[in-house]
Amino acid sequence: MHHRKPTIEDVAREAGVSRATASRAMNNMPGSSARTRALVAQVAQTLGYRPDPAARALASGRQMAIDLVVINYEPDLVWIGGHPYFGRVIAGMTTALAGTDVQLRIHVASLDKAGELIDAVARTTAGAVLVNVTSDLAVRFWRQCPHVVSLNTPAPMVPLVASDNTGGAYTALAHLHRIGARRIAAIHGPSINACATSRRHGHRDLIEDAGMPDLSANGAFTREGGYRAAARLLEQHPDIDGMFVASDLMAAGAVQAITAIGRKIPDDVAVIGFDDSIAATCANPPLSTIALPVEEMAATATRALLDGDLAPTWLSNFPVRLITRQSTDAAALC
Amino acid sequence: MHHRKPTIEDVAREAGVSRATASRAMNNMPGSSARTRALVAQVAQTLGYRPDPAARALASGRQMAIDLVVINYEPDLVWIGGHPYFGRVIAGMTTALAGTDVQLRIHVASLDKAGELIDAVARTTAGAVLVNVTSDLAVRFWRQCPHVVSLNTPAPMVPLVASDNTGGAYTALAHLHRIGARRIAAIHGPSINACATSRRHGHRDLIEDAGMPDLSANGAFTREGGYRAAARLLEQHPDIDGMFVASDLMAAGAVQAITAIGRKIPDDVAVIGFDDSIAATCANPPLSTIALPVEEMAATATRALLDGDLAPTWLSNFPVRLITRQSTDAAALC
DNA sequence: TTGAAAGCGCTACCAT
DNA sequence: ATGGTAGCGCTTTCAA
Repeated sequence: MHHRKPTIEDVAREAGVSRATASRAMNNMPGSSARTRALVAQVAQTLGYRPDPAARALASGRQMAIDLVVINYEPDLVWIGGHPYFGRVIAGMTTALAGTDVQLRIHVASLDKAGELIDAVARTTAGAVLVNVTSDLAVRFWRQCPHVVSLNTPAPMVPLVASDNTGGAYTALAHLHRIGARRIAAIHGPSINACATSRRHGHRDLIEDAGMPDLSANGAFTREGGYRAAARLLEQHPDIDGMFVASDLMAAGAVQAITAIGRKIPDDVAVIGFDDSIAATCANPPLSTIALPVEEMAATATRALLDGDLAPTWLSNFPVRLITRQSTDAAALC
Repeated sequence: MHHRKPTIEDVAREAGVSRATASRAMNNMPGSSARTRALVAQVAQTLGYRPDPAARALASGRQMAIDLVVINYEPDLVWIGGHPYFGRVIAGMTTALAGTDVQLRIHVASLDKAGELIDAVARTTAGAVLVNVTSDLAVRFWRQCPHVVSLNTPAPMVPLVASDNTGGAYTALAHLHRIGARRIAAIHGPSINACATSRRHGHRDLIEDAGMPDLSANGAFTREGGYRAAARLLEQHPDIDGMFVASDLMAAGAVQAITAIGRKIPDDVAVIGFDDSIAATCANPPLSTIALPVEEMAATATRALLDGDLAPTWLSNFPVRLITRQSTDAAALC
């Protein structure tokens, strides 16, 4: 016996009705008796019929998908699972897509395969959100498909949803300064990352305005990096009384390093992170931080894609918000 | 001027070639001169032509997608972004899908919309991975589409990828016992969750074997829940010297509660979590925990879907692994 | 190397 | 309520 995948034709024949009737019955369209409906459903069931999504999409004209493209700079794909940011983007996109019949597709590639992926998705997508995609690759995408929004990474011409990273860093440092810290160290993210660079600028602005020295180190946006950077900074500058850490993940590591050498947080060293990710609340003590409305940003990007009017250089900017917890304020509620 | 979306027909006409030639040229198929190729590409570019994925899929017969279905029990969609587990599943699936031309689609629904989503996806998917989907809904899915794997939640007939939660809990508690803890409290997840239930069983088994009292509380799998449960347990049983917490997220909260009242970890109270998620490493001190190979599990589920031979009751079981860090072992490296 | 034409499986319109 | 049928936009033989 030859096993072809059953089509609606097979169902119709077996049920003794026309294709049209079978289609109506299975899609619960008006104009189809309950008897027929039941019969067709029954036949479809026993035949194991599954409608072909492509054929259905082609015939009906609807069916869309929005693509999320993420580039993975680390050699290991694991970071994407471990990174708190990524899930929030999906959550935001999902929210924006709820109620529509638009699907969400996910693509992840390492840096060496990034070009291929960009081209492949750009050729076929109805709209895409770019996360962690470098400026040049974003432009490459945009050239092939203008229905695209970059999240947080600016690129010439490419529509952008951004947040005020520079202002956020400034606010964070101003908070440390306000509560009395005067020897404030900073742990930055990698320069390749646009957010990290903006946050560096905010840091530079405030230490200039406040006339404080630049006590900076690089933490590579990882917890381990944050731990090591903090340990090194404290060794080189034992009088540090505040620490601005450009991501919560690094800040969680910094907190561990600080308490490991017996300093108290916030009494000896006040610490503030960035992102308001899960790492901020899991740290001990919980971290003051700058909240990024990632979900809303992703939702906005998605809606912009759905609406379709995306002029080049379209820009949506989101404010950030200071959240104070025990790492800068002993009296804060947990 | 009427703006229809340009089709390959338009490109062909404009380039003065046939549809077939245009198709070949754009897909870089053999049998197409460089001149034609360039010409067609040029025309396509200026016309802003984008191939219709549905039509292409229908005509070529290829193109598949695997679906990830997640049910969100919390009222708020945010948890999915905050939950460390979810991103790891995607990372695993992505790995398994790399190199194939199979797409990954994501679907999230709240509990009240879960039935709808299950039916919608089951009707059209070529294969699906179910995360956090209750047993009855998983069965409902399976009835409509047998190409499905449930992750960690057993359901009658439904193929399953599981990990040894019961054994993991037993191992975790045995570790606490081995390092000398005798008054061991437990913070559990919600009974509705299959993993939580298995971990309860492992806990029950060990305290019976070791002849220890049952000092249990419920932490709802949230950090806040873990914090409150730990605080309450310590108040009711001040002599607690060990704590088994059924998820790292809850354990991070428990750690905060324990240090907040001045107890030392691990000297006064040793703590062990579960999952080896980001919450475990961000806690302070870092948490000993039971590592779940979530990425591998998700990858296995995905590959099983791709291979296609999924007998009912197909089962793949993964071992778990004890990871020791400072929360049970002061000398552990960070 | 190119063109003509036959579908891919389904929906939706127009009759009946 | 049902059946016939014309496409949806593309790929892929088969001939030229």
